[in-house]
Formats: sequence, structure tokens, C-alpha cells
Amino acid sequence: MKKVYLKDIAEQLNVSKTAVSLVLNNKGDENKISQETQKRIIKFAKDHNYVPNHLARGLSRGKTETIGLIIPNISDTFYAKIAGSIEARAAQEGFTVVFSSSNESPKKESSLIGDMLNRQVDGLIVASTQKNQKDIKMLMKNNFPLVLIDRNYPDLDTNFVVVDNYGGMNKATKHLLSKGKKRIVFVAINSDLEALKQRYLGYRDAVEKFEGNPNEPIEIYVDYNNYEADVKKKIKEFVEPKLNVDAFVFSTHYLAREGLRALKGLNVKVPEEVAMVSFSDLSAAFDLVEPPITSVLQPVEEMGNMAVDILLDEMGATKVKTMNDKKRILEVEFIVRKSCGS
Amino acid sequence: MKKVYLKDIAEQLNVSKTAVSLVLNNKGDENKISQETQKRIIKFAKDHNYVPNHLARGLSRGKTETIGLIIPNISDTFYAKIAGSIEARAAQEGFTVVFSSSNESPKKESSLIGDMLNRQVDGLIVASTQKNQKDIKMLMKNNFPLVLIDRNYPDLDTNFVVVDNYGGMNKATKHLLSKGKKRIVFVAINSDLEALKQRYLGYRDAVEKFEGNPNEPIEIYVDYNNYEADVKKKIKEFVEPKLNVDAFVFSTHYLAREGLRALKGLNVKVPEEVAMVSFSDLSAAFDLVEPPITSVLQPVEEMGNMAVDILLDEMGATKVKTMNDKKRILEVEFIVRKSCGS
DNA sequence: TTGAAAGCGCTAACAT
DNA sequence: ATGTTAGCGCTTTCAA
Repeated sequence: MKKVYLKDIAEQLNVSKTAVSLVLNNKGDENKISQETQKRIIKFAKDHNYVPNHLARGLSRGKTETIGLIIPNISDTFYAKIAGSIEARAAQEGFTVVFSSSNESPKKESSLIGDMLNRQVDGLIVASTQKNQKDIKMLMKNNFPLVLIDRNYPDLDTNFVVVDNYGGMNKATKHLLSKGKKRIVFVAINSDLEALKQRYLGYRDAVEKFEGNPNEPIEIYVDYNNYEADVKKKIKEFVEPKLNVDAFVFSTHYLAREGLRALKGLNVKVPEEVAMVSFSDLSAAFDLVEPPITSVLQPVEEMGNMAVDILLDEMGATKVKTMNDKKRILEVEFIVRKSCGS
Repeated sequence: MKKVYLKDIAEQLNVSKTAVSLVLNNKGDENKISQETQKRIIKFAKDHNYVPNHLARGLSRGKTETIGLIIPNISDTFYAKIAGSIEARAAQEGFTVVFSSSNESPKKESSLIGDMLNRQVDGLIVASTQKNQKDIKMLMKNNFPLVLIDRNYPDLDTNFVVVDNYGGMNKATKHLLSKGKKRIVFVAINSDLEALKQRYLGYRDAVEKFEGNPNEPIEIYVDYNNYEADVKKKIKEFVEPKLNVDAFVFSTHYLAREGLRALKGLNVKVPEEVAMVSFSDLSAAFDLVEPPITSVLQPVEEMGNMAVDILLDEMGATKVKTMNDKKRILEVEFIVRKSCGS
């Protein structure tokens, strides 16, 4: 750890710090530093494992080659996967990722954004709580490189990468309807997230506009901080004393997981007595579950990659020219398995 | 984003930068700065949302309130959970986490460590590839705050937090034996990880020393970068043309997942024809899988918390006194489900 | 009690 | 072609 500094190189080689800095930043030629000097500097640096101090460099340049990522919860497989693809893509371009979880708290999110800015991240990718217009607007006003992921503010003109929530859920619900299911229950966490609203609308439109057999939507909303117990409790109300619905549509993977657990606990046969589908898969395990769960799959990797690409473009970090479209709604995939009655 | 700097405060208040810095770092009293000046400074700072620039502060103090976390892969639920608990615990203490994935590459791990040091993290938590003694030794020699997690170097005297791999696997295997299973196959990725070695030994001792019915160990090793296909292929060899084993013991959750997938694909009934157990659970879903999988559960949260606690202690960041034991082997939990034949 | 000034390590405008 | 110098914003020693 005995480090070599720019100064050391300059002294050893009898050149100025400037020269060294310039050369090591590939600006030797444009500053007409002799080839020989350049060679010497580069060789010396390499031989002594010189690495510029990141903080000093960042302080001086106002850039840190760091991307800030704010998500609800890194423990959740969905966000973990997103984080993974973001990290991988960022690493390819020489960026490091600093992540923090907001735990769905707008206040925490706000303070994290402040934190990240203070740490001079070069850009931000955030899966927002969507109750933090203030900061998002502030970032936009300042032209700070920003990409929203998974969750966007419909009223704000930001870059974003989301999936086709409406379409995915609409398709899934229609599939159930086509299988003759009538009383279909939509299950979601209690929140104002645009993504959930879209999923709901996709569901509702499917149900209400189903040709030949329109139906009333039925909804359950559970508390995010207590969803395991809450899902169980609310599902039970449809099952006892007598099962009175045909299917459940879960708006998130973990709700589907707990929902299935609850149904099993209540001895309700899926799909014989009641069908179910899930939006989003769970660690690639929903096909092993009994019954395998029909799911709407999100292109998680693509979301992460795309977000980074847009962000880098926004930061002007890439060689390539500006991307045309920085608002992306990615397609989802609908996988039919046994849980929906085929 | 129009920021207020230390200098601004000093100028506005007609005091020196020193005074401001001291007061804002709670060193006002010990430097005998008048109560009134202190009040003014603090008020002004608060009113103007002053936040010290993190890079500048870090550069100057050589500390950054940042913990570096290096893991094989953040997308993996196991490491995602660990990252989550580390982050949460670190946040409580005012630390931010910078994470990077090594993808099991010692070279990448090494460069990441260099990177992190260069970014002046105050301490490092690493789930090492275990093929990087060089850097670990270097860190130790320099007394750099370090905690190994999940994987440790048996030959090095570092701090670490791991689980009782031997004991967990031993217990699981014995359970199978007690159910009358004889030909039990151990499935692992091909690697020298100490954790896997311990799991293997736990398995082998159980099998070889089983009273009344010692048996030969049978092992399969699959390629990490291609485990899905490889597991499938190798399991097939035990199944076709004729099933000739009684049980599979999977040393990792994702192998168990793929193993089960493979068995299902081959139409082998679990647990009727062959039993199985898994080390580690998968996103809390192994109880929903058919059949529910008997698993050895790792105390993921505790691992993360413990690692942070040890690290902070190591960095001298906590008020509390030095911890006595910085080598922890945590207990695992053994959950019996249907997949092992009860 | 308070302030001047040096320094953390690097970058970049400006001279030479 | 190369070097001087002034920052980046904060901490901290030392002097007043």
C-alpha cells in the first residue's frame, strides 16, 4: 500500500506534474509532449502501479465515474437482478455503482438523493417511491443525468425505463377470462405507484370489457409492511366460509408467493378450485412451484442495461451519438403454466 | 443545487473557515469557540442546508464513511440478502456501501479491491473467490479493516463470519440416512471454496461413518458457468437408463433448483423415487415448490449484521469497546420438508 | 478565542 | 514542448 503519487513520478522523472497528468490522461499528444517523455512517464507509472487517487481526481474534476442507484430494497430478487445488470453494464464502461435502499420511504429517498449528489455521483438511476416529485424536479431543473427505472412519474418529463404494465396484466387477465374464469380478484399492495395503477387498469379493462361477459372488478389491497399476514387474512375472506371467486391475479411476485402459500394453507386447490397468475417471476422458481405459476415476465436485464445506456448517453460519457428515445416501455412476456387452469 | 460552502458561511458570518469547520464537526467546545459564535454558525448552516462536500472531506481526512462490499454476484438471492442486511446495518451507523461483483473471478476481485482502496473506503467486507490470498494478505499486513463473509481462508488469520457448513450438511445427510437412504449423491459446483469443502466433509463423514451402514460417497461436480445444463446432464446419468441412487444432496440453492427441475424433466418422482435436500433456501420459496424442499437455512441477516459490527469495531468507528471474538461461525437451521421422504 | 495557511492529490488554464 | 500556478472544498496545525 505504499502508494506512488503523481508528484513522485514527476520528481523521479524530472518533469512537471502537469506533464505526468496530461500524459496519463491521454492528453499527451494534443499537448505536444514529446513521444519520449510520454513513453518514460507511462512506463514508470505502469512499473510502479500508479493509480490516481480517486477522491482527489473527483474533487478536481467534479466527476467520479460513479453511478448512484436508489431502489426500494436490494434484498428483493427483482431489484437485486436489476442492480446486477446495472452494475455489470456500468462496469463495462468503467463506472462503479453506489446503491442504497429507500425501503419505500420518500423521506429516505430524498435524503439518499442528497447524499448521492454530495458524493458527486455522475448520474442517478432511481426506482422511486413516486412520492418525491420535489427531488426529481430539482434534478431535472439542474439537468442532472437521471433515469427512472421500474417506476416513473407520469406527470414529469423524465427519462425512464419501465415495462408495459398495462399490457402485461391485460393479457394475463384476458387469458383467465378466456378460460371461463369470471370472478377474478386483483391483489396489490396499497400504493399509488404508477406501475400498479397500470396493472390495475390492464386488469380492470379486461374484466369490464370482456365481450359477452363483462364483470365487476374485485380488488384487495394489502399493507406493504405486513404483506405476508395481510395477504393471508384477505384471501381467507374470499375462501371462508365458502370459496366465492374463480381466480386471483397477483400484481407482484412476492404477493403471488404469499398468496399461494395462503391458499395452500386454506386447502384450496390451485388451479382446480381457484386459478392464479402472477406479475413477475420469483427467482426463476415459479415453474417449480406446485402448481407452476402462470406469470408475466419482465425483461429485468434489459431494463438495467437500458437504464445505464440512457444514463451514460445523458452524461455524455459514450462515444456514440445521442440516443433518440430516452423513454422506454419494454415488452413483457406472458408464460402460461398450470396455475391458471392451463 | 446552488450549494453553500464552508467559505460562504465564514464570509457571511465574518468568522474564519476554521471556526466554521470546527463548530460543525462538534469541536467547537474543545477549541473554546464562544457559545454565541457556535450558535450562529450552526443556525446558518442549518438554514442554508449546508452539507460538507464528501469528496473534499474524504480527501482531507482520509476517511469516507464508506464500506466496500465485494461479493460474487449481487443478482444471487443469497448475496442480495446479505448485501441488504449489510446496507441496512451500515446505514444505521451512517455508512454507505459500495458494492461490486467479482463473478467468481480472482482477477476481478483483485482489481476491485484495488479500486475500493483507491476510492478510500474505510473498510472492506468480502465474500472472496478464495483464490486471492495475495490481496487478503496485503490488506492484513496493512491493518486494513477487513471482514471476510460466507467464505474464509482457513490458512489466514482474518476476521470472518461464516456458517457451520460442516454441521449443517452433516445433519442433513444423517437425516437422509436415518430415512433409509443409502446411495446419496453430493452435488456441488467445481471449486475449492472452503465452505464447499466443509459441506462435503459433513456429507462424507455422515455417509462413511453411518453406524450399521457405512457407504461410499458419490459426488458430482458441475461447472459454475454452465450449471443449469451441467446439473441436468450429470443427474441424468444417475437416472438413465435406470435410476440407481436414493437421494441427492445439493450444496447450494441454485443447484437444488436446477436439480429438481432436471428430475422433474426426467419424470423422476421426488421423494417417492429419489429424495433430496438443499443447503440454503431460495427466496423463501422452497416450501412452495413441489415437493417442498428440505433445506439447511443460513442466518443471512445475522451474517450481514455481524460482519458490519465487526468491521465497524475494527475501524474504531463505534463507541462501544472492542469486540472479543471476530471470527464467527454461525449456526444454521435444518428444516425438514417433504422432499427428503418426510 | 479566533484566524492564516498549509496540505490532501489531482486537473487545467495560462505562461513560457 | 514543458512548467507554473491556481484551484477543487475541507481539515487541522500553529500562531496570534
